[in-house]
Amino acid sequence: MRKSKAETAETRRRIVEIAAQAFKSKGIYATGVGEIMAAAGLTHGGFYRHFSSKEQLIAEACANSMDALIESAETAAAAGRECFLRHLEDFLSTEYRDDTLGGCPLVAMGSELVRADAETRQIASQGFMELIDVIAKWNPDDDLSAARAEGIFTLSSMIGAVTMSRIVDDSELSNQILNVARERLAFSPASTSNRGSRSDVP
Amino acid sequence: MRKSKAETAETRRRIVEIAAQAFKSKGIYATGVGEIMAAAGLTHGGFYRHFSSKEQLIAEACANSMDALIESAETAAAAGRECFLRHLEDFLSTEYRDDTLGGCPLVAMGSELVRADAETRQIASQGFMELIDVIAKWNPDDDLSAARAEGIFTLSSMIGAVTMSRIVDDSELSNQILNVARERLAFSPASTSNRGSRSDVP
DNA sequence: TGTACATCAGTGAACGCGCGTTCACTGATGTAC
DNA sequence: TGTACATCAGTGAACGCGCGTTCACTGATGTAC
Repeated sequence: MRKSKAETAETRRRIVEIAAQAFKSKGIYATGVGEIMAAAGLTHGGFYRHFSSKEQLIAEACANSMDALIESAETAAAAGRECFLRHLEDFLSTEYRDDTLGGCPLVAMGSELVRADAETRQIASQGFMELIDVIAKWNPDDDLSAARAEGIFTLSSMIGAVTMSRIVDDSELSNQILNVARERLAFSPASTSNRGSRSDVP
Repeated sequence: MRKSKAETAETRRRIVEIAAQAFKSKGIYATGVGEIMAAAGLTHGGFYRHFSSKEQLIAEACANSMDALIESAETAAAAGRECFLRHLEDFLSTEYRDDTLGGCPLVAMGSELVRADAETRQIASQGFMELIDVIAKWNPDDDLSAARAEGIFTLSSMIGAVTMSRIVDDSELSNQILNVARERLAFSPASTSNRGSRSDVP
């Protein structure tokens, strides 16, 4: 039943992608290796032909999600400033909040990543930095380190807002958490800084 | 071996407190009922004299942590404005980041709370709102709903910042995440709003 | 290009293990008279 | 206040279960000649 090299690579890729979705929607701990393999149309025994351990899959799944996130940010960035700002705003939409399969692993598995192994945390950290660089590129500030600091605040605030909007069981409060973050982080085309007051009137 | 009512109540209280610490430091899923009972100096069998399920303990442990958090915030608030602002700043300190046993359950178990049962989420939500009210009380803004919106942003940003500072494996970046949040959220005694620019000079 | 053999992707049974939960039992506490 | 009995906190063995991981096996793919 040996498969061709191309098929093997494709299978491996599919396992990682399915795992990335499952870890984000159900949690890392709560998702079993057998469950992932079944979702990929395979039996659990074959898992170790592709990965040395569940830990390795966690690391690769995290990398997969981070890469997708970074790529979509870069695509939006390439389409121009306004498009990029709208992309950032989408991160704080109800659709994004409710899409538990997709999206940012830092949100979906945040507190589990804190306790993940060194490799996974390294991948998460690097992805975080890369996202910050993409955001910082669009900051009008000439000072790169200041722009990066701004990006750090923007991204970590967004992560906190989406996480809290998912925890909270009152849908009105949940929406408000997102709305308030969107206002405060000031994605209006005129400015990327968070200098704005409550209304958009200067 | 029956214990007196007072001893029973004290044992129950101790189990909840130990569970609160363990869930925050190791994660909910990764902490077993037997482990908690052993840490309380008991055997696992007696657990169900106090709780109907692990789920119930999770809910109570979450409530315990939230109550402690709210109480300490209220105590600081009662000691005056400057004391309260310093208390908020402490939330973004390296000591707080490294204290995984104590602190805020919304940070320590954020992504696990998203998938917790209805009762636990309700407790987390209510605690979040109560914290916001404590923060909003010190906002100079006369408009209560605006002050509350400010509090929502402040708290969810802090939660995101501390979570990310714990995930990141580069200690310099970790510190910067906290420092940037502290600057942006402007805890200087002169102002609680996030109107401040990068430096403290107006 | 054709043949012979090594490789290895995938299967499914099996492994030890720790989980949450149950239960018969013990004996001190609480209560009814 | 003293006695007799019911209650129940805590023990430790046992339950079924699903987990991550291993392994002998199958048979198509890859490779060496």
